[in-house]
Amino acid sequence: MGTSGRRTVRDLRRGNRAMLLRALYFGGPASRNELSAATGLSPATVSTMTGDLLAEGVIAEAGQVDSDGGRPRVLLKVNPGYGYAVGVDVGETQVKVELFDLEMRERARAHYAVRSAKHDPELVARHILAGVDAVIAESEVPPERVLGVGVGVPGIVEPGPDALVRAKTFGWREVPLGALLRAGAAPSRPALPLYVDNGAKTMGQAELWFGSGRGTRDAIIVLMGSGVGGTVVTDGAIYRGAGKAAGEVGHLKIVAGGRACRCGARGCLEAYLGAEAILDRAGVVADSAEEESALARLLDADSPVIAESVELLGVGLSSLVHLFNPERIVIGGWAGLMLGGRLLDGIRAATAANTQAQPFQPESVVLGRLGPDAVALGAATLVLEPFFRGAALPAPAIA
Amino acid sequence: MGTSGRRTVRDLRRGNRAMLLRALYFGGPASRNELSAATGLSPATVSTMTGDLLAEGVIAEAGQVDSDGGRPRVLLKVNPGYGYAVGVDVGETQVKVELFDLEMRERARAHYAVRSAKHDPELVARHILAGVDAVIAESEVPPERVLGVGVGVPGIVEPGPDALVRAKTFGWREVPLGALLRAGAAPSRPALPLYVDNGAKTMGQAELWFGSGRGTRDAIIVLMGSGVGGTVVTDGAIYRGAGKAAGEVGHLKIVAGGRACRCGARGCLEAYLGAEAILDRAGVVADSAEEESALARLLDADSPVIAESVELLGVGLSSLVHLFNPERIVIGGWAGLMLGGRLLDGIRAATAANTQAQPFQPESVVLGRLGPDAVALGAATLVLEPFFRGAALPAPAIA
DNA sequence: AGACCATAATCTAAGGTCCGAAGAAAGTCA
DNA sequence: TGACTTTCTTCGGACCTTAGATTATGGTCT
Repeated sequence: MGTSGRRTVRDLRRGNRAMLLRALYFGGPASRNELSAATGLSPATVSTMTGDLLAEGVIAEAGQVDSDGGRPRVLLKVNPGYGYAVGVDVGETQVKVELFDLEMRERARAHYAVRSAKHDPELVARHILAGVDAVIAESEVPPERVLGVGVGVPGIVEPGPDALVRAKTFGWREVPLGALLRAGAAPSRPALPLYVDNGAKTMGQAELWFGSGRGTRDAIIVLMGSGVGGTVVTDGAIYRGAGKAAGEVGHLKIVAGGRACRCGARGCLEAYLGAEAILDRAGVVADSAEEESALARLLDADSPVIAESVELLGVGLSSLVHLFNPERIVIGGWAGLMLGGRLLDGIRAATAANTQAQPFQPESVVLGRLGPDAVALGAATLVLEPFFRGAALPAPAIA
Repeated sequence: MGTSGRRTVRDLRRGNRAMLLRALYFGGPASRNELSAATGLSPATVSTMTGDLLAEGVIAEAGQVDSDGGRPRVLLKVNPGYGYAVGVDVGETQVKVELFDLEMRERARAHYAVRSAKHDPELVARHILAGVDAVIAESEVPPERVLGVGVGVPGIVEPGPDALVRAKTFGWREVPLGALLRAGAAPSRPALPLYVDNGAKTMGQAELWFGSGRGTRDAIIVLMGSGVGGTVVTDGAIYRGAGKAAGEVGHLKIVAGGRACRCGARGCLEAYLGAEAILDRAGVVADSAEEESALARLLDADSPVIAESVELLGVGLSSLVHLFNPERIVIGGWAGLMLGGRLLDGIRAATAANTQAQPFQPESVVLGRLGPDAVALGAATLVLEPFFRGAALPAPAIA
């Protein structure tokens, strides 16, 4: 029995204000009247609140709509220039730093190649810091308008100001990325709030906000690339669990005592279904640069390994359905899109075969709409989330 | 992005009042001052609020505690006689109806034997209705003080006023238990709010409130009896998902393409780990009345099937850890307690072997504290939940 | 015993929030 | 031009929580 209690009457205001902001952000431009209907707040409250928000520059007018025989509605929208967010994708071959406005239009980018298998944490931190400076400079955005920096990395991220990262693929055992960034930051720029999370989670959040997950409150986003990751959404937000390590879809077990996974355990989804694992099971040798074409060939060849993969994915999804009963399951990541693009019906059928009819609708399994580049976009949304939740932005300021 | 927004200033009051009530209920007797500290509300607010609650009879004084050199504190507690809840356990062999006060002390009970394999829905409904009348009469509780009736049944329960129940063990395909109860209710008694849920969920809620799950906000309760059920707790409340069918731990898959489960799929946890499945795997034939002693013999004999079961349970728990990252895992149900009572360390080790060290603490796996009889108790807590959440009790009144 | 102190609970005034109702604004239509 | 329609704003009222002062209720010291 929990549900932390709001306290004072000002929290009420904050919450309602955030609700209004969300309605405006996700519900497109809207008039005050429409906002009143959408939020359940009285027109009077909406009026005063939008007055404040306009004065602060958070929202702006967005034209008029004349209705037959009445005062025309003034449309409002979130002011895209009110704030900016930087998203960082720390990938296998590149560190991508991108700056977005509130409407998530990209305003600048800076990419840095990283020599494979040489992911020196300090080098990565330097790339990030340089990239942040570069995109702010290139976009000519006033630095004080930058609301924060979100970083998507592989592996598990331990919450806290140090943002300890464990990423086996990089050989990172306990890299304090937060501390590294703080240490390397130029003291000239104002400190920026920093958010670090698993790249699959940031990508999942991107699909949730702007992709195929849009509008759902309970969803699961499964991301298959070289490995398998995922995001579990409950009640409209990423579910993180007690120690912020929940949602590790890739390590759901599907075969007790099965294939060894790089995590050390056996029978994980990732030991069967990442591109790497699929190719390995098919006996194909391919280094990471060739994975994509090799997987495509396997698909063209109608390999029995592919059919088996579809079956196994169905088993995994069935577990997820029984545990989470989501409204929607989104399959993304480059390998997921490749597989799902051709075999979505098979995946749906395999899931249904392992699931009781009651909670499962085959059509609830859909493909992602955003490409693999959405990691940085999603990382940037981490910055925006507290903004739209009504927090007064007290992140562990760093960078 | 969700988080439904409270609206007016009165919701604030309701929420704070519920928070105070929870602090008092779960935090034992406490003085106004202590409540102020526990809830974060000012002493003034606590004072006026407790004044109201005392006047309404919801809470009562519970003695004094004199502190050194000051005015003694007056202790307050929830008034156990303010309201009563009826809990019903629709089991394989019996329909148990029990009446509890707010402190969950049993005040009366009425049990009805059901001839095995003959679970006529209408008969069950008649037993429930008769039982409700009987316990109210026997306990001599004023009928208007009864806050509602909670029913725990096997299978999946579809929410809504009809409370459609699908229970394969009973051969129930779409039994509208809610409608049956409404139809059969004597018009003399005032209509009681009705809550129907899966028996494993009600038992899980009992463990959460009064057993080994107490105090946690993210927990998983796995219940092994003849079959396997469970409850997932997130944020202090049972997680139910989009269609209220989440948390079906028994149908988590652990072996792709494995043993057939009675649900129709293959490789479910329940196909390996319920008492029925364990005995079947060991080649033991036992009808449901003999299951308990047969399983005990298997344990005594140190059967390899038991060792294998521990291993498989570890695989299942590992999936749950990676997906939910719970603070605690409670193992309950009669078979679970029997297995875990002797082999808890083995279960912990098996889970750890399949789980990355990071999110998992072996000690977080514990045994349930409540016996198998807790289904009715848990069902009764369903009635109390809205009370402690601050709802104005608008349940689908029935029964 | 009586004065003084310490802690608990209550009272009062003030600052906020939302809502309903009435009024102002900005058009259309005849 | 005037009536009508629809959108938005303003104002007074009902509530809520808080801070600070006040009252209640005991112990302790001389």
